[in-house]
Amino acid sequence: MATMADVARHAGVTKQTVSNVLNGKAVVRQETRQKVLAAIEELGYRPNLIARGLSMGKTSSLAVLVPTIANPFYSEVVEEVESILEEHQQNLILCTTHDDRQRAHRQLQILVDKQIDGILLAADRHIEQEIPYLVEIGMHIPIIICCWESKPYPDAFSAVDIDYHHAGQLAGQHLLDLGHRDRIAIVFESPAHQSRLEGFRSALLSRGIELSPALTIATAESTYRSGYQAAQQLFSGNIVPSAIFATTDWMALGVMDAARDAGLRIPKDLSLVGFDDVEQAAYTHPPLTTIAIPKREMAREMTEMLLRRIAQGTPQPRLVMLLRSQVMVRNSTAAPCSSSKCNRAYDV
Amino acid sequence: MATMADVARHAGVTKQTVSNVLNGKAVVRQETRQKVLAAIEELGYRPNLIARGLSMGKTSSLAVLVPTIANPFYSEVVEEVESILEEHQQNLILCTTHDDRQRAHRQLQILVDKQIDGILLAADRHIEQEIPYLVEIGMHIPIIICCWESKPYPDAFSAVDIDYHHAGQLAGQHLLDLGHRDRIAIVFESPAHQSRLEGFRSALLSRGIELSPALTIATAESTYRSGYQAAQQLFSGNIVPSAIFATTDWMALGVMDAARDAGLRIPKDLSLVGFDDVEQAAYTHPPLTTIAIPKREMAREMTEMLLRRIAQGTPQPRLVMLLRSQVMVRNSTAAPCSSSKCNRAYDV
DNA sequence: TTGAAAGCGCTAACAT
DNA sequence: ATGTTAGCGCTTTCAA
Repeated sequence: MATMADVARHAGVTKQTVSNVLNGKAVVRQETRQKVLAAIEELGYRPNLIARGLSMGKTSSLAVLVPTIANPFYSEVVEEVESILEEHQQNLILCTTHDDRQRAHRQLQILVDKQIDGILLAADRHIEQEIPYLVEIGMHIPIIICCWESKPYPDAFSAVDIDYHHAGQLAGQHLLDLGHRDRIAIVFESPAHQSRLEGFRSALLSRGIELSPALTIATAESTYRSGYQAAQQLFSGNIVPSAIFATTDWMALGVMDAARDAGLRIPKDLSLVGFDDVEQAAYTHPPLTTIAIPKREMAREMTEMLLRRIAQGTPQPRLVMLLRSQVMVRNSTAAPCSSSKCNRAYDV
Repeated sequence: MATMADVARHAGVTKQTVSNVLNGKAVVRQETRQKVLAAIEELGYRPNLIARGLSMGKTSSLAVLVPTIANPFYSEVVEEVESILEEHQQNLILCTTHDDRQRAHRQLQILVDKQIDGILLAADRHIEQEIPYLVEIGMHIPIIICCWESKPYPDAFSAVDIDYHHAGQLAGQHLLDLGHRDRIAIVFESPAHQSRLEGFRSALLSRGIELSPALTIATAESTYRSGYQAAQQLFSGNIVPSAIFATTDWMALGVMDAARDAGLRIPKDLSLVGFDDVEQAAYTHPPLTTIAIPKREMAREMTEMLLRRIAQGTPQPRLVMLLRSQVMVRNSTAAPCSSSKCNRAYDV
């Protein structure tokens, strides 16, 4: 591999001159420039970015930490981030934390040691415990957080995030608009989806409706199975819900199948709202009404914010950007029917 | 940020001694080691990995190039790779090519300039055009390829790959075992899934059965929609298939819905085999029989092979490892029924 | 406009 | 067992 010194020798100039034509900072005479360019071409010279990085204190590498990319939500976010960085000739170092606090810590440490230019961090279940360390890191290198739904929003970092509370409200509002009232249920992962729950609850409250505790089912995970089981629990209770808000699409799919297995027709007997708008939500039977969250927009905004901060160099004031979701109305929601019309014993 | 020199001064030794206690190569007296360790602790010293990399010619960063991670297949592969690298304290630089030749070229170039230690490359639609460049890179830094299904398997690289031909055979064999014969159809993306097609075809041929051209549908993409449309085409033809092999699960899902919309019951009227074993394949109605490909195993093997090569340093002989898939038998396949028993006009 | 020297923070090779 | 010297390949002063 030819080095800059090789090129310089070959062109009969010094390293500095080569550096100048490469970076275009200083002015170089046409003639010299040509000589240098020719030498570069001839030797197939390519700059060593590590050396440049050491010298400049910049690596052109950013990192993103996410719980996992097996979940399509995060993989889309990461994909978007990578694409934007590609345009800016920056590289993306991917770290998956798997909700493992120590793993995240190790990763952060290495990233810092590697002189990474900036960090994008999606919250995971245990990341709060790393806040002190993150703050420390943040003093030297820019960090932007996202997907932070847990209770006290950290005030130390800039963020681009989903307005989860608002998203939950949307789900509630949609159901109310359809005419659902006192038999509205929610299936949510606790404590992860606290804000969605609260938003949902507040929407109902604004119309004077209180979520019945019997219709409020907390689950430990957000899986098809937990959705299925939660729905079974709901269907075997005293009050059969007229509508269910599941705080992830996967849980909604579980609810949907549980409903079918219980002989309930969607949306006739039961309205169902999901959350995420995963790809397959459009292909369920019936297609799932769900809350579409602007993940790609979030990814873009956070990446650009980070890039801006890195470019400016000086520590920037904290900035928080909250993004609003929207309801994807499909066919899993409808007006509740009066009990006479909807008794499934008579209506097949 | 404290440097090694700071630590040395603080401990009253030289940089070299600090380096020695850090890397454990040379022997250091207990007493000195303690002093150094104390200084490190006190100053909160962390080694600058960029400097180390420049000096050693190693960066502890590997790259993976995949077409996209929006597709769960690749995101799982990447996730697995990242986890293994994490254990080895190496970082993963993620590059998505989006089947864009120039983008892939740019990315490779930067990776080389960044002195990356090794490259994992999943084939995309246009990557063949980059083979010459890849070969050039391969002379300096180890490359392992995977997911290479297109016709001439490149003989320049080591590889860990799916045996696509065998996988296709499995699908054919399964259908034959159930008793399907002359009304077997295939829906495949062309030219991407050439090997799956050939394997499928060869399995049938081994029993003297030829795939009817009318039942061989090529699609341009592997989407739900293209699966749906291909199935419609099939159902409107002269010969109604007794079984369909769709070369991706997503296409199979499209086929499944098309079948339902055409009034065909699965598996009674139509057997359906998918390919990939994506998560939701287990949750369709009926659950989808599909070919499960060992993606995580592939990811592990290729990553470890790459790590081994990097560790050994010397150029290694070419190695190709082909992995076998297996049939996930679920409920979308069954024996074909005789026309009398299965005429759906009589059997509801 | 170009050259010379110093330095980024580390490791490697040799000397002590 | 520890210190000294010399790089790794680039950028950043500062001279010429």
